Amino acid sequence: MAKGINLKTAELEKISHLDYFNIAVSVDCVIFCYENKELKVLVIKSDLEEFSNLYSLLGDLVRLDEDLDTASYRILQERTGMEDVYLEQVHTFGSVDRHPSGRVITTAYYSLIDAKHQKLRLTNNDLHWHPVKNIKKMAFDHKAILDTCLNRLREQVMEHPVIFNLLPEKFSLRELQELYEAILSVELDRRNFRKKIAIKDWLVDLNEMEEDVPHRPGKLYKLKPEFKRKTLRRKTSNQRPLVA
Amino acid sequence: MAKGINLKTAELEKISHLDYFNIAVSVDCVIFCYENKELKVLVIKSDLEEFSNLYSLLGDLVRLDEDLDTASYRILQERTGMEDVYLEQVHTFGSVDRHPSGRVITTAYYSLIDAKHQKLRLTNNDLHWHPVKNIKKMAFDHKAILDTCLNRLREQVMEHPVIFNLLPEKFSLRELQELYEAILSVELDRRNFRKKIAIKDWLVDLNEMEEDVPHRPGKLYKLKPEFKRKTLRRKTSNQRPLVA
DNA sequence: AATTAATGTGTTGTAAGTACATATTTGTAT
DNA sequence: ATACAAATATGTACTTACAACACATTAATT
Repeated sequence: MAKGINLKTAELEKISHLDYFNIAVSVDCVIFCYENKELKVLVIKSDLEEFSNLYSLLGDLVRLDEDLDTASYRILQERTGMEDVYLEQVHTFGSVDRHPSGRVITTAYYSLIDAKHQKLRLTNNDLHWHPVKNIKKMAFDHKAILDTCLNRLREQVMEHPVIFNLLPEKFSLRELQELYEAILSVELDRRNFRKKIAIKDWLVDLNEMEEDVPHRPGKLYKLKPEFKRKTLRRKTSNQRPLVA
Repeated sequence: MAKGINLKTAELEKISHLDYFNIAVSVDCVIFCYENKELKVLVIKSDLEEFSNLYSLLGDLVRLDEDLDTASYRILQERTGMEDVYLEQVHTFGSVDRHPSGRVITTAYYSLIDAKHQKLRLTNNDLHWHPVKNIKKMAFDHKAILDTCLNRLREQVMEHPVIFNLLPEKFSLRELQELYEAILSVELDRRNFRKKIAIKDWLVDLNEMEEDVPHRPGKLYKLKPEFKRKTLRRKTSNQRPLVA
């Protein structure tokens, strides 16, 4: 930035449009949901010729009067009609040649939403939920963006109570475990899983039972209100002894 | 991005310079070193009037033909004269009003370098190493950027062998422990610390001793070559069972 | 030769992680 | 109504990591 090479404001303005204001800034959202025991991501058909028949993530250019975080919220609201979503910045992708139409850098966000509550704005362009594990190729560098966001989700999912954004208000422990298994692509031991969740102390027992299941119903739980978060607040000062 | 709203390339070009290519893109580097038992960061005096007497991080605008990662390497090389540095992207800061001269978004990187090897390009502008814990205020949003990068460093330091980039090739366990303590701002138990480091199996015993210390010399170690990394390679597929 | 200051290591209790088995409840089919 | 199938619910023993803590050893200094 200008402060780095210590340009005066006047100098900055002189060279601006010539050399620097030629990079477009976009955001791309990796919007996850959980449906039919699968982790899915919201994709849309790319209509650039270069990427015919490939899907891309949802994104848009950032407006001049709009914060980066605000832009990602806008995408999400425009596309899913949901307010109040979980959203977190992951990484910025800035290779020179990542976009065929010109120099565009993009900041990737991931988002977790409850499949039941969203109402997709189904335009044309084949906007739809796609199972994450079936996706091999995407337009642009979007497969790399997806992988990066999925990895971030996996890293956070055991340490932070973010996963509940993918579930309805009330859920059984079986549903929760199946969701973990879908995200992590592992099988978990039911007894140990329940112990681990119990230790976290994230849940409230609702004293209600599942209904309409073709077997013995399980208890229903919900996330304790104090753990509900729209974005993951990373601890600003980390004073707990990480070692010894 | 354009692919999000599915503009055709022609449309994209039509609106580009009018509305979107007015955001400048910069990188800022939080360059850490370890000197006199303190964690320090490389800063330079801001010469924007708004921030007279405040320090800022080292950054620059990203060039049109330069990858984002390349830009941060360039800053680092220009300023420290070092090749081969550890560098990792942390977060992108994109508030509308974060820069007084116009709309500038910046991607923050943190870097770890061995204080002994760098030769500062001491221009004017009071470029110097500043102890991290003494910094209360900086120009722009640079204090927030510094805090974010320090937090990232703290998160990574016990899990990944990155800290060795701050040390000379050969070091004693005492030096290593003091470095951890400086970064984490905690005191560590020597015996437990050594056990924990031993388990990681990151080090080679060089069968050499410290010299010129005013007390019983300790053994010297170095990082096993297979752990030397310029950037932290985040695991792409995480198959280890995170739960149970 | 005595003192000082740091190195180097071991033990014990506690908490968490892992592997594994049995009894219980409900819905369904006969 | 009874038997069966399928999922819930829970406990124990073993192993590994974490935390608190104390003593003998080595080299430099006086």
